[in-house]
Amino acid sequence: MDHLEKRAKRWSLEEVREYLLQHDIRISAYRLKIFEYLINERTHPTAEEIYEVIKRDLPAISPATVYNTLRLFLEKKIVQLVSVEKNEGRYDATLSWHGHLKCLACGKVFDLHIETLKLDGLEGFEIFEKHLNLKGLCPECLKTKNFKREGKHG
Amino acid sequence: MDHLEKRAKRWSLEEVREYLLQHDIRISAYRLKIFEYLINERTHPTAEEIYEVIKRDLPAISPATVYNTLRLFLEKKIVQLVSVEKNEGRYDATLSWHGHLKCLACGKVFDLHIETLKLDGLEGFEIFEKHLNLKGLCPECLKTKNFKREGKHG
DNA sequence: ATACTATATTATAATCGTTATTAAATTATA
DNA sequence: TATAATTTAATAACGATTATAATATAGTAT
Ligand SMILES: [Mn+2]
Ligand SMILES: [Mn+2]
Ligand SMILES: [Zn+2]
Ligand SMILES: [Zn+2]
Repeated sequence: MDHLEKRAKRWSLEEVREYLLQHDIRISAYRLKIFEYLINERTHPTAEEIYEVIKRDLPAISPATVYNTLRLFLEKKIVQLVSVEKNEGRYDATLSWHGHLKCLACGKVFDLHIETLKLDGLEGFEIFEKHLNLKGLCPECLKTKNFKREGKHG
Repeated sequence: MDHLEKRAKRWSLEEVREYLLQHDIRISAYRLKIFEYLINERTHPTAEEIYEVIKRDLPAISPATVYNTLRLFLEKKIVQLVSVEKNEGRYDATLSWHGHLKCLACGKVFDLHIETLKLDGLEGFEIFEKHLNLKGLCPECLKTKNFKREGKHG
């Protein structure tokens, strides 16, 4: 929940470098940039969005590098894949247990603090990953685009 | 949770026909078969799996029909899309609120009864969909394929 | 039943996000 | 250096799904 604060402390490039090395990831300019973006912005970007952002500073980057890097980060378990929509992968450097809500109007993905979750019938199972994904409308969009409130879930 | 019982009552073709008509869906042999399969088997099949199963009885069916039909069922809200893995869509005619666990060894998708879920910070949001997806190993696979138990989550 | 209309189905091409391939560039090591 | 290992970029390939367009089927009116 520390990481879910709106104002988490920014990581310096040096801290990112240390973190990557600690996780057995060799350093490159792209890797530093990509992880620094994920950890400091925390907007759950898609690979495409990351590509566009990094390209501003390092125009020679290719989409393949973004995909390669994200796959590496997933393997090394320093990012998690968030897929609220089946067709779009989003990446999150926040690893603590939390849920996600995607606003169907603006596309933003919000972090959710999960107070309690109790499940039945998991005796004998081994759990590796848990994902809680909601779809809805954010307060901003509900106001400005005045959608009607009519969903069922609380 | 009625629907999560291992032995839910089977729907007759006549009941399926009624249900489709009630939901503004015109009847066809394929639609009856596909929904009957989803509601009576409840194995969360992929489109591909549905195609293979229906083909046994109706060999002329095309994959496009399965996709068309599933898309229609989603629009009419008589099935829900389950996507534990980002790249594979699975379909579920059980609409009551429950979670899913995919066994990474055998691929089976299990229903989970959710006892309680409390979320923070949803004031002002409008929620349309909630999905809880776990990945892990089922008791069967833990036994027969003797994986080591080492996951962190409870 | 016939004609007419609307819908369902099929085959196929197209799309989209991602992965695989491979050669060139970069970095690490001897 | 030389040499080996890794990273990157361009491109092709892939798998799931959607779009297109032609044909088949079903519904309705005469
Ligand atoms: Mn997050
Ligand atoms: Mn289910
Ligand atoms: Zn919004
Ligand atoms: Zn299993």
